[in-house]
Amino acid sequence: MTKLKDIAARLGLSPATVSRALNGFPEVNEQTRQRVQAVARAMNYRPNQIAQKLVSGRSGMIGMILRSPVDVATDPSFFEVMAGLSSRLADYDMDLVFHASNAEDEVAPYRRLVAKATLDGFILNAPTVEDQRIQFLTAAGVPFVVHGRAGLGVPDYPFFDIDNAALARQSVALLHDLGHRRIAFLNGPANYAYAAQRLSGFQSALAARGLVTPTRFIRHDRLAEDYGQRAAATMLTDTAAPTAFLCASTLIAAGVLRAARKAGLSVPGDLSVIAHDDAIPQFRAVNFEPALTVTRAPIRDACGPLTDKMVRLLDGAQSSDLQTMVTADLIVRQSTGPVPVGQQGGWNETSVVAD
Amino acid sequence: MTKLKDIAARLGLSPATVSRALNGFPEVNEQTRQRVQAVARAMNYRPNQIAQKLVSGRSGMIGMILRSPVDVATDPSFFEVMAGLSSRLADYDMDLVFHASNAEDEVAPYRRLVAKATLDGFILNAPTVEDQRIQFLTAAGVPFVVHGRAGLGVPDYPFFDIDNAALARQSVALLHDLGHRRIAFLNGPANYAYAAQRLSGFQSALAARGLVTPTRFIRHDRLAEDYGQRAAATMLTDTAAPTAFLCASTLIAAGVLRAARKAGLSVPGDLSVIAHDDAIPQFRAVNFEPALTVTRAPIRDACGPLTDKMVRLLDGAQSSDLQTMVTADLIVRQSTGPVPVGQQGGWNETSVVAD
DNA sequence: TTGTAGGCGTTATCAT
DNA sequence: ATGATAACGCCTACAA
Repeated sequence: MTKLKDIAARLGLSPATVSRALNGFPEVNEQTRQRVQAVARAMNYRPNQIAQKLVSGRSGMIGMILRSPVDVATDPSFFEVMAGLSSRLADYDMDLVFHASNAEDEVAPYRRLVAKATLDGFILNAPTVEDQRIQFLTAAGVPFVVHGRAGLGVPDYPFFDIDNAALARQSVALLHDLGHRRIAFLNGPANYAYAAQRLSGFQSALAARGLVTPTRFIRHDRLAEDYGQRAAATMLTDTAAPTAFLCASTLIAAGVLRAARKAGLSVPGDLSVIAHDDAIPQFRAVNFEPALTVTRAPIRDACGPLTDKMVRLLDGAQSSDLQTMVTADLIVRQSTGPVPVGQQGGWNETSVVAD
Repeated sequence: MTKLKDIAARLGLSPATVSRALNGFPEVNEQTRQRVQAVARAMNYRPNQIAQKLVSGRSGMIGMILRSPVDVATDPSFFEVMAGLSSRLADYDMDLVFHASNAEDEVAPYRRLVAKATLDGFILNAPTVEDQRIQFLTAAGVPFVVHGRAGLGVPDYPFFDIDNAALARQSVALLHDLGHRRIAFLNGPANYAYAAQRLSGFQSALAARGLVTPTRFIRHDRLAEDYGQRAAATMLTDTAAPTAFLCASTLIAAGVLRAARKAGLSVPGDLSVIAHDDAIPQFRAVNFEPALTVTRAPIRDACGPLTDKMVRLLDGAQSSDLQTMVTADLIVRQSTGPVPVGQQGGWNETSVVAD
């Protein structure tokens, strides 16, 4: 490994000057800089990151912790995000350190790693409504950026999130405009913040239109095809069955479509289906039969912003300047249509009580 | 952050003594050691890993690179292994650094990271028959351990692998003993070493029994349910259809079972199915209908050995002492049974030629 | 048994 | 514009 000293010796300079030349300090003679750069390239010089880290106090390592088996089953996007983050971080010569924990206590691994003090910060995924990790890291004063956000409002830490409430409202608006009055909601697990946010948006959009959805038509579960199929199959046997399904993911929608098929219902003729689409390559909503109407917000779009926020946070930026919320696109395809004739009636408060 | 110097000052000792006391050097006074440890704990001392790394020349970081999108689609076990490795490495206070690459050139990310010289070594997954990464790292003299192995023989680098050839032989033996003479093989992608190894074992086991399987009944493709279903559906329409399927994964077997169901065939009455099972929690072969006969080798069992090998390799152990091959367990369940009467005939050379 | 001093490779401060 | 020197925190000869 060639080091600064080697280059310096070769050129009859001091290591300090070589360092300055390589790091673009303005005071070095332009000609000197050229020579230094040439030799550095020739000798295939790479700065020793460990040494840089020792002096800078930074490790250049960002941690991401998988809550297994929770995340594996619940968050198929986790690795897509990890992959994107690692690429982006590489642009800053930073590394993504991966840890997995199957501990009961989801904070435990953070506690351990914070104690080691070897990471510059953390990126958190899939926050829950009252996320313990966020509380711990905040208290510990450790930099972190959240993909998503806990609670319903704007928190006081850096985050990148989609507007989950708005997304549910958009979906309800579309279905309502098509005449649907009985809209079921197959949401994600209730403990996740995004699910709470979507539920909030769903409820408020219904309320704004004088609609109501009985609790038996609002479910919370993992984003899986099974869940969609079973829940829909059950609901479709109801005497006042939903005419439309809002699904938390395309996987769930796939299950609903299957249930509809088995029940002999055509989509969108008898039933409308809309889902939120994270645009994960494996499940392409366009290729569904029929092509799925979705609110779309590619999860990989979060990687760049999350990385930038982390870098700026480490550079001392204010949390309040590192908060982004984007809105999902509404993409109308073939799985949504006008409410079937004779099904224009809504659920009423009574049916809620009767529930 | 409290450092050695702080502890030393507090005790009126030198940093050197404190370091020795903490690192278990035999020469320090036991009483001194006690005091040092007590104070260290009291002050919540953690050694600065960066500093340790600078002096030791080791970074304590092991790299693992995802070939996306290849691995995501092709190797569902990748993340299970990553999770296991990170836990094991943590026992050695080492970290797993994750990178993703969608580059054409699978060696490119290794080239980049090797140049940065910030990782101690790499763990490679899913080697291909002539793996470029292995060739590069070998030439570069960078430590690495392979989960699997390239080629058919015993290579000259550290690895942990299951005996893929034996596994295929075991399966053929079981089926043959049950009277099956027409065994189809739904293998993994041909470029992967494990697929080549299993094919080799499959062929040799057939040959040893005077059997032959026409090439149209040997397929190579990704470990997906679709593949299993389509391939089986096609093969089952053949005038001399297979009476048994050997599948490279339980996912493929799931597809075969579905195809059998659609074709009105009962398993194991009309058709036997055996698969190799990596024992990934998501797909539990026991829960199949019928419960699946498998060769079983939990992929997570590789994590401990891979980590140990890496650590020992970095400590200077010989490659030849770091090679492990384990055999899979044969677990006979409900998906295999005697060949149906009237189907005891095998394929012959003629049908191969006719193929 | 403990202390001193030098070094790991880089950056930053202060001279020159 | 460049050089010497110290510092980052730890480890390890070597000295005492």
